[in-house]
Amino acid sequence: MREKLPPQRERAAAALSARATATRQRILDAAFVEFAEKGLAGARVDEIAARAGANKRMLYAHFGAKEALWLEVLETAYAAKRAEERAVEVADLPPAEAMAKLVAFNLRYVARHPEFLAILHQENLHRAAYLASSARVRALYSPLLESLRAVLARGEAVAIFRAGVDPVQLYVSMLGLSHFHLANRHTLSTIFGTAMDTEAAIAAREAHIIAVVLGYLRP
Amino acid sequence: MREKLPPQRERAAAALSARATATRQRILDAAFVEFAEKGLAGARVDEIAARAGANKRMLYAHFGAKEALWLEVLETAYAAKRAEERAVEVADLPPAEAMAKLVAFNLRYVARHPEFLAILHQENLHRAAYLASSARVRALYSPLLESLRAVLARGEAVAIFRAGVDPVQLYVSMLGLSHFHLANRHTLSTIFGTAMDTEAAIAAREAHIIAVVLGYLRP
Amino acid sequence: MREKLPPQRERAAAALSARATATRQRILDAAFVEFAEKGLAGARVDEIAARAGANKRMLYAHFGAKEALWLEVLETAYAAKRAEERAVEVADLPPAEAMAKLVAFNLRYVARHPEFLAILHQENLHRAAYLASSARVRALYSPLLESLRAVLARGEAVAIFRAGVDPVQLYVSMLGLSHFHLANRHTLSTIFGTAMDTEAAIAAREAHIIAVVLGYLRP
Amino acid sequence: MREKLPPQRERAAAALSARATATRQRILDAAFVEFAEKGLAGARVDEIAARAGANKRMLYAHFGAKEALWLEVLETAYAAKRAEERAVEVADLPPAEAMAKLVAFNLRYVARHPEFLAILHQENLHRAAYLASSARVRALYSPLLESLRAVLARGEAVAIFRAGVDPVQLYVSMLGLSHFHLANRHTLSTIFGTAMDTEAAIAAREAHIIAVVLGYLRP
DNA sequence: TATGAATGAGCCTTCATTCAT
DNA sequence: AATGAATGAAGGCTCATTCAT
Repeated sequence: MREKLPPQRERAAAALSARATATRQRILDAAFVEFAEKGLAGARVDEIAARAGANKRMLYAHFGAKEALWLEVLETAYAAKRAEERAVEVADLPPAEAMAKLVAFNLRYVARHPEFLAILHQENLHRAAYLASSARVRALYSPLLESLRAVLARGEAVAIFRAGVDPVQLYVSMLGLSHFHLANRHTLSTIFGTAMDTEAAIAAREAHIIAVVLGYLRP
Repeated sequence: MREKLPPQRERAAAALSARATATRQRILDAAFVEFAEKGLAGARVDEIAARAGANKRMLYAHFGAKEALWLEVLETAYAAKRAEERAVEVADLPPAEAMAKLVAFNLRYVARHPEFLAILHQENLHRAAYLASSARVRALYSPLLESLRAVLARGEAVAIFRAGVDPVQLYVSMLGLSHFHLANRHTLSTIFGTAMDTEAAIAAREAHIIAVVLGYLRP
Repeated sequence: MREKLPPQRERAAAALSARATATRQRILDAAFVEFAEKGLAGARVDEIAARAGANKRMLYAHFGAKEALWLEVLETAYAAKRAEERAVEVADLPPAEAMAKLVAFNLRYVARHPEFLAILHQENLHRAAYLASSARVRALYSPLLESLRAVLARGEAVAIFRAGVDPVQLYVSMLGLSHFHLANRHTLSTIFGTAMDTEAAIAAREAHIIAVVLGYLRP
Repeated sequence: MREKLPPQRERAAAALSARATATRQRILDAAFVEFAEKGLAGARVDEIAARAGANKRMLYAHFGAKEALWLEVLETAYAAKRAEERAVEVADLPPAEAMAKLVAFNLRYVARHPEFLAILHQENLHRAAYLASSARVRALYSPLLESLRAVLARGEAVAIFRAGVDPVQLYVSMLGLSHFHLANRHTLSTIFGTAMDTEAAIAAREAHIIAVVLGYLRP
């Protein structure tokens, strides 16, 4: 259908499509928020459409089904994090500083995007069924893991870090040290009576987990 | 659970219903499994009753509402963990061994009870609203935190551990190092292509996180 | 669940079930009418429930889906006709009278149950997909066809009927002579300006089609 | 269709839109197929537009509403059949041959156009409401009925046919003998296990119904 | 205490139709 | 004339909850 359009109409079509793209994006954003707040089962399609300032019908025109929308949100969330990870420059820093930067980056990222954590946990509730069906996400390597691998090797080489550290274990630890604090911020603050997501709490946490990682890596 | 009931109610409740208590317990167990698998919104009351081999009406007779049942499950899950924590004996061990035992205990506990993690994350999705309404859980201090505090003090005193460690931060780190690995086992294994909950994977994780904690604590 | 009930409770359950059975039947009847009036696609589940004086939820509890209900209606419609066919006694009549009785029976049946025709045509719109899935209906031989076969043989034997008549062709003709008149009664009366379902019209049609069949069968 | 339009409108319409007329026709054809397959309620406007390779908006521009399109399809279907009927020449044939030709024509027509049957039955489901609103169709006399009337008179006059046959009854019988076999081809073949629309089956049916009609008409 | 049947609100999805370009 | 995007009103189906026995 599209092939026979003359160039000027092509541009027109693209212009029209710009509005559609905007609508699609608004729905995606709204879904992200709603899903993060209520989970897949708890989220309401009406609510997503309303938040998006769009019609429910449009949601289906663009995504076909609630579950497909979930998958799209999941993929987008992963892709967004990977994109920011890719922008973290550590190649020019000395190993310890580099490592600290990676650790801090991850903590700050999840502090800025706690919805990412909610999406992640929900997907684990589904036993990663949607993730498994997404070739796109599975194909995304983690820039953070790659950076960590490189920094670790550099530090080991100059004997600033201990030898024999498994980069994947360290990667998982780095995530765990950041994520748990924020993912469980509500239960933790209910029990300890102090907020976990104030700048002060985040800064304290940052100092601590950097100390843990660097302390551990000492030879 | 029943401790605060005045004696006569205790007796009355007991007298009324040996069978009723059993039914109640079966419903609670079934709810625990269903909630852990599907979350509060995704869980189905019919399914819980069916799993419990009970009638749906009984569920309402005993708990009044789905949400009340969730609260009960949440309280039970917390109480169960706290009870096992209380049974961990470390007072007689040298600080390093004691610390390793605490770390290992927590990892093994969540490995044995991954549903606990699911419940916890769901409750954070609810911004801990149910937990906040439970005086019972809020009142439960964490034996694990208390043990950790004591061990830390002992280690610091004999200069085996570094000084100035915040016990709460370390407690949160200890949980994070264990929980993340297991809570995200499905997405992690999808991405890395290896199972996270085999005995081999758990053992490797155990060795790593003990090394991290003890490595960090070195003076 | 049912096995361990003591006899008296069994009876109680059966009694309870009597109410359920009644509800189920009311839904089935209502569906029959609604489907016959509007077809499968045009029928409304809400309307069926309302006509049945029942709740929509009950419809799903008993039948599971609109399409399953359609199948049930279809099966019931066929079974009802076959049952009445079975009650037509012609063995004791002389061949010509017997044949006339069969022809008349069929016309009168569809005149009394025009919904049967509507259901039949709808099912042909579906290319008999539901019928094909019903072992129950496919297994039902047609008593009418069997009777016709026997009568035809008797008439041929005594040379009252012509030889070499294919019973299935005659059966189809007998149905066609009755069904068309009634199935298309609305378009026919619109075009001819006279009602097709008055007693007078039916009687005239009856006389005509008996004349056609017997006229044809003359040796 | 356009014959009654005054000349200037004729020219205007033609001038305005050679392409528009083609689009209109494609939509009409697509609607015919879709309606025949799914009925009025089951047909989808999107599907019709897609089949026509046209835009949904065009459908509304040309026909205004789904129901109006149905009416148009219905009128077209009737008109098409009447047109073919008009082309059947029997005036020069001897009565018996003429009658056979009329019977065969009708069978062959519906065999070639089974969609006509589907449309007809659907319209009866609507109690001929649309047909009733179409002065155009109601005004169309049936050439087939007229031919039959003439042939019958000729045959009676020369005593080749029995006397006193009601032409309308015979007309309805002729239709019924053809239509039922084909309209119910799916349920019939499901039950009898043999296809009804192969050339062999049609030929056998043709022979049978000619025999029935001519057999009946014998004096 | 326990059960099967019933309810009404609400959920995901789809449809015929219209607007803006 | 033609298109893609948008709309609102259902439509089929499911859920937590309650009634009657």
